[in-house]
Amino acid sequence: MPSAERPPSPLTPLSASEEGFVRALGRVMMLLPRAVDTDMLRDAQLPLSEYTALMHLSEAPGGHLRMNELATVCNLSLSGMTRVVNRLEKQGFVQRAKCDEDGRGWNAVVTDQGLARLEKAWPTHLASVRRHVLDHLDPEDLPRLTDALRHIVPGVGSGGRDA
Amino acid sequence: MPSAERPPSPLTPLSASEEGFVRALGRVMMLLPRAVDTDMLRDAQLPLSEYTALMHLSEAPGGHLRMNELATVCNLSLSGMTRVVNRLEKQGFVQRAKCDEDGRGWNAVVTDQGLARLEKAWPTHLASVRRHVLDHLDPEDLPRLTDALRHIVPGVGSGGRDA
DNA sequence: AGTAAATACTTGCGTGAGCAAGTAGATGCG
DNA sequence: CGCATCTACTTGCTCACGCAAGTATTTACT
Repeated sequence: MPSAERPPSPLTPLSASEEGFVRALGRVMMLLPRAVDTDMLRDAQLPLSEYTALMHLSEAPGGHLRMNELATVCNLSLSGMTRVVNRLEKQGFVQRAKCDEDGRGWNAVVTDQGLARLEKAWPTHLASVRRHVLDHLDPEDLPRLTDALRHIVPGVGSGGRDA
Repeated sequence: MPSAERPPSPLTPLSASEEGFVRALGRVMMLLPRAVDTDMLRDAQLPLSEYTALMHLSEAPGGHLRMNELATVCNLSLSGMTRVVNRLEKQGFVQRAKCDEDGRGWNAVVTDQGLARLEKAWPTHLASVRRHVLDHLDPEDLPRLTDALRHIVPGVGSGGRDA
């Protein structure tokens, strides 16, 4: 945490560069998610939310994750995750399996069908991300940018994500 | 535009640093807007969407902007903007005024009440943005970060924003 | 063992936003 | 001058999501 440099005065007006950054970030936050989702829908018939869930499940050991964990890695509320998994389940891309060591826990498990779906969809996602984002950035800058974004930690002591 | 360096092969898999960047950005995009909105609602009783509209109107010459322009600067669809302005109008913070030089155009105009409301709310917004974002970043990095974000241009030839 | 509290997940409900279709006014063309 | 087209905005519809409340199961305390 690179704070504690200046005295705690949270109400200093934004400098010009701060202002510029906040607006640029706001623009990306408002427009980029839907742009990628639109690409996914049009070219792969798979919403970004479902793609993301499948992707994380496919990367998890055994292809399964607790609802909780899945929600966290997808940056979704638990109830939102429930619905995404419902949709995926109806399509046969995941199954729910009771958690062995905790009777109230459930695992979402990718099916082979789900993996196949993912396989079919990833080029679209990749192309979208490249076209909207990475094509416009200098690879040299990425580590620094990533580091900066990782320091932005929303939800620390403010409102919060489901119950 | 720092592209045209490598041949047009949009399907190269993501490198590790690209992957990291995309995930970090995804996290911020998913979580930050609601975090700030929650702060605004809790501490200023004014949603971020309405705050943003008032802010842009207050900065515009004459305190008015065409629905069109307002939607653009707020990064909102035109129909979404219609509803935000409806809400603001009901509260007396803006008025609609017919556009002189174009009979089908409407201006959203901030009222004095609206300006007062903005005046009351900006400290909350400022604190939220500082707490969630700027406190965690090195001011030295801001120009570079802003520049990078500005190069990310969503919606170029993909789906798009209302009709 | 038995009850109270915490946890894991789902469901009910409300809200905000985009798309598509509708309306009203402007522009162009014959 | 009249009709077709285009533009600016609004409204109908749908949907995804978060929050709060509900259910089931585990943990903690006595």
